[in-house]
Amino acid sequence: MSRTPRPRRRVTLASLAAELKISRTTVSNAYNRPDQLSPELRERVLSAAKELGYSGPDPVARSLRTRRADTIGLLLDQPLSYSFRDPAAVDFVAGLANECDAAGRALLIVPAAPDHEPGAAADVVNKASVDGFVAYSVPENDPYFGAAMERHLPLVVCDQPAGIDGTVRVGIDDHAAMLALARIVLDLGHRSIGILAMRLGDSKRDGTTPLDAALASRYSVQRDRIQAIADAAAQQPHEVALTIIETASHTRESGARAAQAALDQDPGITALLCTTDVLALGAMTWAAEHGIVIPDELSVTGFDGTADAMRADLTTVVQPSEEKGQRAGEILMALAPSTGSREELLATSVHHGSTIAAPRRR
Amino acid sequence: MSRTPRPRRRVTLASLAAELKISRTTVSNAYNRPDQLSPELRERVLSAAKELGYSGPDPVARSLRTRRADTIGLLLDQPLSYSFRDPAAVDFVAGLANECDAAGRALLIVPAAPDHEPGAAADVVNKASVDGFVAYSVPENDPYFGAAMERHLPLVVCDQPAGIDGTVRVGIDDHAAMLALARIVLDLGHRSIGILAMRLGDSKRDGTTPLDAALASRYSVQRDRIQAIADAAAQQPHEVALTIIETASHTRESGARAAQAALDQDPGITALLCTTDVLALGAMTWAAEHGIVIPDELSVTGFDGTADAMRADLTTVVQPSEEKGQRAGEILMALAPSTGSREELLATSVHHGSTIAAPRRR
DNA sequence: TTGTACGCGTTATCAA
DNA sequence: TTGATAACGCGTACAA
Repeated sequence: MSRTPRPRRRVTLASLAAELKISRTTVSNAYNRPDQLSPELRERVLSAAKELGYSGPDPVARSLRTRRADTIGLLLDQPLSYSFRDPAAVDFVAGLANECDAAGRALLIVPAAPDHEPGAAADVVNKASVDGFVAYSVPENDPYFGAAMERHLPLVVCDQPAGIDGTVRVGIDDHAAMLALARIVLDLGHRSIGILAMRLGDSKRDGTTPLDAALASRYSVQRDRIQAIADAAAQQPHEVALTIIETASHTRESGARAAQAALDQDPGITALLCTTDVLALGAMTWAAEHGIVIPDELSVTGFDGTADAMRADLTTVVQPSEEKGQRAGEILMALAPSTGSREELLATSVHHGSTIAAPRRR
Repeated sequence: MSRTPRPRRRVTLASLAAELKISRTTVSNAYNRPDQLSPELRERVLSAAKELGYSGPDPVARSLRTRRADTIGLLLDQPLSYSFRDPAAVDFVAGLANECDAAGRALLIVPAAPDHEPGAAADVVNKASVDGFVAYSVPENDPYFGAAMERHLPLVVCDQPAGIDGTVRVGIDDHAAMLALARIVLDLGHRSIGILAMRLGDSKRDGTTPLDAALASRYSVQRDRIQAIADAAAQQPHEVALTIIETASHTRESGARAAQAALDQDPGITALLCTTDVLALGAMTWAAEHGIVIPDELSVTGFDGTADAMRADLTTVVQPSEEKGQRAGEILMALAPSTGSREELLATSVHHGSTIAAPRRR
């Protein structure tokens, strides 16, 4: 396999046309409107192009002229190496990418510097050559998101933030979904509950968080899920003690540590309701390592319905992550620049796994 | 949260300059060279920009002028939803994306249509506004890869294809790694081996593949690994029977089916050497469902060292997938357009898990 | 079927 | 410290 020889000088539409002694229009047409010139001429153009190492109209120049990049930008809350720890995020990106594939659009992942300086976020967002943005689960007041808003391009939000003027949101009813699950658990008779949640605050920290602080989080998804648990608890005929543990990072390991922290805080806890499957699986690992039998001695639930969770037969909320990505893409590509606000909620279900049971009698 | 009012007409550097009765250069400098104008004037420019909804120089026009997109393109063999079934691929992309983040570059995922028409591959590659490409594990003669070569941009290959003129390749020594693992297994005394491999042929098919066909595959990574097993087998003092099962898709489910197929083909098989962890985990699931005890009744090995595999304590080759992505990014960004060919092989190791043992006596 | 002329929005260069 | 001018490479009316 050998490469076409690298051109000495840059070959352009114009230089190619000059070489062939035809006009630039004709060369352009050879690529963009095959029906506008004779097949023979077109063939001559294409073969000369190959000869000279010209691989077609420059995409940047074309984009400038046509005002479209055929590319959509993806905004993430964190660097990809963190986001991808979460299978639900991976599924979302896969769904979105597939939709892009189908429409012949490329997907641009906007870099998210771990520690964003003030202007850096806007900078990197403004540098993205895209026709629109999808923001995946970013917190309220996120600087990247703010910068994307300022670009006045079509914008679709997945999950968070909700209620933003002039954007379309794709998501689920987090509150209703978690409410249903929490009721199932509480109705079994649990009175001391541990809640394991993802990051809630502005700074990264691990440990106990008061309920009111959790309900003031910028992460509305986490907030809604915790609110749902609180609501379900309030509806019980008896008091229910809630211990919330926040985890800065979102891994099984931090789930395990959070489980430990929860039971340190309140040894009477008989059920751990986790806001994600990853944390729940970590809690299960922790329990196994400490000889705690699930569900006999401890109930555990998750949220997401990832493949790993289903394999572990975790009792959890199943949400269509890949479909969310797909819908976000579909909507974005059908969107006029200034559409009114809209919300599209997809269906969820509860997977009745084998990780919950009535609390053991004392 | 409310959006800045959408501008009636498109605001540009020029229109903003006109509005302020200053030159375009000055506006440009306000963004790109803050030291080239007085702080007061700069402030005046920036606030007028905000007022009018101008979010800074158009990225496409800037790219045209500066001849750089600050974006690198990622070429995959398959649509993302397939690629992402493989945790090793996810890790690779995460590593690459992180490197891009650090360098302030965006990552463009080039769409790979499931069924590529003749010209579609070239089309989509030519439309990508990027400064260079990373190709991840694409087969020899892949049309997308060919099109990327024709663009004469910096190009880094991960894993496959090897030996391409004028490109840098990042990978591992697949043959050596698998040879080491295969010897360990064979030295335990196994004489009937099943090999579970990913796609080998041009068309998607499941089932038995003769050794010589496997060794003619366009997928050099699979080829090398299988060759290593064959070599290890040839070095044994006794005959070793090899049964190769090819799987079109790369999932645990197909791994399970392949395991079944292997033992249907040769019920005497006592060890399954899989070319990936995903297939090995599928084989383990299959064994569990059929009451076959691992490793007592069946030995199983994988390749990759994914998190799932490590959790299952699978005996496997561990390779640094995320680091491969990182190195690919580093090399690409330090690359001159026409560098000579080069190869960089990263280290691997064998994880001695609990899934192999000597074959059971008959 | 082909060619001409203009504009897309920016940055580099040089002059003031 | 600011401004004028010329590219960057292409798409597309419109005229021929």
